[in-house]
Amino acid sequence: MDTRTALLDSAERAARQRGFDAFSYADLARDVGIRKASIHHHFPVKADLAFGLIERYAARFSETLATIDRDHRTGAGKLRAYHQAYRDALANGTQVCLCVSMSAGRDSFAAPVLDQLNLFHEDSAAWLAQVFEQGAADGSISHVQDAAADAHATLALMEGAQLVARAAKSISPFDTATASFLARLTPVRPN
Amino acid sequence: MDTRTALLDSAERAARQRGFDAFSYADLARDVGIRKASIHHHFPVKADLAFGLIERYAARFSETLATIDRDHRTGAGKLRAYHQAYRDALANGTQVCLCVSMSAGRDSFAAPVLDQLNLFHEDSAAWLAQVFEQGAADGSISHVQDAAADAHATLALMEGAQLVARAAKSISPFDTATASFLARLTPVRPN
DNA sequence: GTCTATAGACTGATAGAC
DNA sequence: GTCTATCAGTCTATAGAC
Repeated sequence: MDTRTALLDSAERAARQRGFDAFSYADLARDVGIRKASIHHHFPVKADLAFGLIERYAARFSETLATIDRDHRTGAGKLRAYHQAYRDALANGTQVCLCVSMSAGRDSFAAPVLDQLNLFHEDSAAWLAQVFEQGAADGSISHVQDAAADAHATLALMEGAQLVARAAKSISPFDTATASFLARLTPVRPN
Repeated sequence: MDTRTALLDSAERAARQRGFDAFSYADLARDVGIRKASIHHHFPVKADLAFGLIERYAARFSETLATIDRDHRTGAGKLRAYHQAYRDALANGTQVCLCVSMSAGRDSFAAPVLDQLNLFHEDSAAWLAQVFEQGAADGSISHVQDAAADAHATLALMEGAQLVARAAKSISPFDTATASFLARLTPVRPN
């Protein structure tokens, strides 16, 4: 495998489990099997690594949303898949998704990283708003009043539920916190 | 002022603005005006400081909830005050509340700290569940189906909304994310 | 309870050979 | 692209005088 990709994989794992500031180039080197000085060839300073992570994550998530759009017809179906993606990322409370990890990190993140992060939030909210509108139209999501507000609330709910669940090292707080959200969605129908 | 209290105040400010792992005893010493070795007299290791912070925070928040119970009659009134407390703590996106800060920290927190944190989450959820039941009974909160689920969702929503707002360094994502929540509450009436 | 002085480990980062 | 060797800086923590 590409060394750069191996480094990103290792860094993402560490960031999601322990936080971006809680792993070092030494940890990465040990994990990937090269010397830490070699990492600087791929990511000269650690901020470059942070940017590489969020950039790859945003691209991957964008694909996930496109896949959801392709695979599900109703608004409720899409929201259920979106919820499942966050639930899977939690891995039973052992890690959070990268955006939560980086939102939670210290404020030392350079402007480019924060810009990417906020762009990701906005893109997610825009997609969600569209889905809520669709769900209101097809009747699969109950009492939608303001799609944009519901979108931002859903994003915050998923991130907050991950945070609480990781502190508890268990999936159950996530499930409890998102139960009311799921209750707004009509039962699944054959696709 | 008590040196111990001054240290806790300084540490809390730093943890909420930059994260618990992002400030050092040297920062604290500079801020409070003593030498860093002296800090170890009050908090021998940094884990003691973490525990002191969360302990004081939980006690203070418990008082806040009691005050809200005293000052507001309806379920909606109490939820509005609860929301306002989280909104105030955000300080225009420059900091998060301590529980978000510590939930977001690396997993290096010792068991006693995590226990306190989870206890705080459970206490908050229990109080919220009671308020949702009250709001369902007095008709001040709309469509309450499962008070416990609504409680955990509210907690996750507040923490997640703070997270997103802090990344954006602005209060507005918090307001957008919580708008639907506030919309469930009947308009304020004289108390 | 606060100080000076220091230990010991770790951090991200650089220079230069291969 | 990876290596060895090394840097200067930071971190938490300790010993012991006052």
